[in-house]
Amino acid sequence: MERYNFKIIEKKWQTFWEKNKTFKSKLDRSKKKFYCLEMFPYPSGKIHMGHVRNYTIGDVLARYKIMQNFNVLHPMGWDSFGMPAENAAKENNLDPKDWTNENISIMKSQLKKLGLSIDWNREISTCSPDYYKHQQLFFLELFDKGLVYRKENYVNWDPVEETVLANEQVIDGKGWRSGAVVERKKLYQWFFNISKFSDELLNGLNELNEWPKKVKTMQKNWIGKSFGCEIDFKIQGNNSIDKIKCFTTRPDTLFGFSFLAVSIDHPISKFYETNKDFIRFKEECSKTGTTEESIAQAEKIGFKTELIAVNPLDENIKVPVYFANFVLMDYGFGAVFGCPAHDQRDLDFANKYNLKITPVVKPVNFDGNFEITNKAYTDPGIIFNSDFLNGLKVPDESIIKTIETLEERKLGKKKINFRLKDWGVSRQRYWGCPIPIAYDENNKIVKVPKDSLPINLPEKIKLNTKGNPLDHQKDWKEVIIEGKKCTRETDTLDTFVDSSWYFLRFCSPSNKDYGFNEDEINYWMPVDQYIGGVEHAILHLLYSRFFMHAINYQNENFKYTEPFKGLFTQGMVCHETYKDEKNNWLSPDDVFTDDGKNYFKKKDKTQKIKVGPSESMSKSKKNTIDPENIINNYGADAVRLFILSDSPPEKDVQWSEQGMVASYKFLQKFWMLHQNIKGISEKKNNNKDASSLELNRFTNEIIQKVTHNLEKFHYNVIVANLYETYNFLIKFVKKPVDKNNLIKNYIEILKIMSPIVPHFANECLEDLGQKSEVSWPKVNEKYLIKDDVKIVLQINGKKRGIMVSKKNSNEETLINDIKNNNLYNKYFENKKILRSIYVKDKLINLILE
RNA sequence: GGGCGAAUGGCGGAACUGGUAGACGCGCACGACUCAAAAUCGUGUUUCGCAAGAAGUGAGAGUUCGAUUCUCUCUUCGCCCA
Repeated sequence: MERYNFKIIEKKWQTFWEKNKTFKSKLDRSKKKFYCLEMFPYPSGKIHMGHVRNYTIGDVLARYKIMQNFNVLHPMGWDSFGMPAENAAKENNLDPKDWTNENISIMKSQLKKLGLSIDWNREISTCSPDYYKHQQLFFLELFDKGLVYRKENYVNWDPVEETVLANEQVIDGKGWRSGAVVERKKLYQWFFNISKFSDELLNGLNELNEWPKKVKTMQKNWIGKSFGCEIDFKIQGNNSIDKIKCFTTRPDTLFGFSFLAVSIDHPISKFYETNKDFIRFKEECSKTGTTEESIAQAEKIGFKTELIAVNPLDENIKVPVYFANFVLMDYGFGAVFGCPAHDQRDLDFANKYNLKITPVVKPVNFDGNFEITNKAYTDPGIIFNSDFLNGLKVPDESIIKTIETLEERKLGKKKINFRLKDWGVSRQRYWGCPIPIAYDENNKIVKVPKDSLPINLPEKIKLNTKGNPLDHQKDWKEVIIEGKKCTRETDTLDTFVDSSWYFLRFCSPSNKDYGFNEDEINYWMPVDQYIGGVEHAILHLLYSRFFMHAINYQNENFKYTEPFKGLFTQGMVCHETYKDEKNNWLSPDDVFTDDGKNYFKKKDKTQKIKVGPSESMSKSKKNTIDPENIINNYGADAVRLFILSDSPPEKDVQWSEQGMVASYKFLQKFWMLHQNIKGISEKKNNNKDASSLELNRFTNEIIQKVTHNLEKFHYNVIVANLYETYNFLIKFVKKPVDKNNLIKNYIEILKIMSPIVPHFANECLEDLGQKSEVSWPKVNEKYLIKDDVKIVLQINGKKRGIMVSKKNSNEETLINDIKNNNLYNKYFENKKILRSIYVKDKLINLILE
């Protein structure tokens, strides 16, 4: 018997699918559509196991939906702008475009080897002018709708590289490449007005029933809607400043007010521009990064002004005004009032500068002197020390009452605040989508005319310049628009912009004059199932949701605002980590073990290896496994089978060579079984009918199980179901069987295998004379009905046995049977049955005295 | 510090709305084949116990005839936010 030759067979089917355009999708209103989308990859070089997992999960679903006769859209593209290309190009003196396109062609061929049901006719690449041209048009449209604006904002500035760093490129306050201390620098940048839709983005989460709760919570927290009020504080000490506006969620602690803190960028800072101490203080502040986290972790420092702020509820309370590093200009009004007793950050600050600490909230049943020293009290309680607020319950009563009073006295008003900030989209980089804006000689904004789009990126330019390479491209930068000399914007767009509408482009990838075609969008959208890593839970998904609102805004032609109806976030692929004696990371390929306990260097078996914990595969830790090698050694089907088998898709999975081998062997064994079934000879025997019934039941049960598990994304259980099926069949074929019935059932079984191991299943099906286009089997309920059922016998809640009984047995007969059964009558000696609980056809529980 | 989630054999994991805990795979043990090994096939594998039996889903309580599943408290771990 010949072994299963995956190399020939997988190639055969991949060619077949390609030739027959099996996965080509087109708009067909007679069919129900299903849009299955996996997050498109960044073309970094080669595919990694994470991709294999992501795209296998999506492929199983897409193939299942195809078999259910849905019109399936399952496209693939490339998120191909971004820094790695620019960095790689710099290092190797290449063109980012060449580097990117080469990676794309490698990765595309690798993905094809996985046997994915991708409609490659719809392939898109965000770095192609065919794609970004439309993005530039969107930018201009958003500009016209007032959803894009330009403002000065702080960035992480690397003074050595003369470049802007992304937050993740700042490590311990230093540039990742240069090691220079990162500074805060103000630059003019472009922003998308995402905060305009804060409420819509928050409320929209409620209708996303097919999203993981976790992701929705993360987005909700990110949007961060908070109720509070704005308060005007009277200021004394400088005639030009009469008041400062603050936002607070805790107005009820106003009587514990002991300082007022403003951001160093607050408008009043202009009065201190020449103050040397203030300048020094500002420099000190600029050393901390711009992320919320770095600000939160930095030491709280302040600069005391001569200003005095007056408590609006009690004019006798007057406190100093500080500039402080922990107050952000873009949250609230860039000013907060400090109540140290009930806010840890304020308390740390107050302790540092010896400010008064007045507690105004105490625990409900607290008697005696309530004091605060090092730990702020932030729990619910009762107000005290607070005049007319005394005795109110914190937080509900007290906050409402304070706001009411402030509103009555016209000192403040109720306000809702969002944490969500506008989306800064400017990147001072070459390898991104050019922004379709220029500036005239007076530095006024000039829109690039729509008919001159796309603005192509200049090619073959020098990248090893300081700062943004585009800044040095005189012939590209200088442009004449409507007869006026202008200079182009040299910033390019954040790559998150590219990915926030690509799912629309897939619906009409070759539409020439616009990013998409409305008819096609309205047919295909929303994405029915989106699959990708949880690391995109906030930004990418929120930006995409924003983008739908933005194109919808002032446009009646769209039916959907939420782009992704269903979301599935898969876990990562992990592997043990290895380090040699010198603490260098080692690749699993360089490590050897013969007992699974002691590990040695392959090249030098005297060198012991330290085995570290299993972590998500990463190049830096060298604990990666190259999918291409694995596919070459074991075949795509075996890889697909393994990557799904060991853990639920939403959890992390351990890469295991042994597990991989097991999947490979499974297919080999199944192939033998297939030959066996095909060549089986009919044996005459009276038991034939009984065995057919048994097989019919098994087949229908397994169809039911697999269908259920597919719907629930329990793909690891499906693999177990396939093993169960093998274990059943291998025993079954040894019995006398009705061959026709066996083949009939076996074909159904192959069909349910085909989403997971498509090459293998299609080959077997074809071998039995089946056409390749098969539909998903339906459960035949009549085979699931059993005459005899197993009933669990419990006595006093403990399992004592299992009885076979007729279906729908009556409780009394059952109890009699049990009492008369030799196995169980020992339990009833001298005992009465007090109560019995009978779950029909499942279980009987007898309670004895 | 806050929010969310998880905890089941040696390991990964299964168990539909509370109803036979440990499916399936890995590993391990024994056996067959073999001069031998690998591969393959077969049998077994939660723990204690020769057995009958008992205990058992992170710990402790509660609801229930019955809890891996529901409620409360705690411990540990993970993720997100700060």
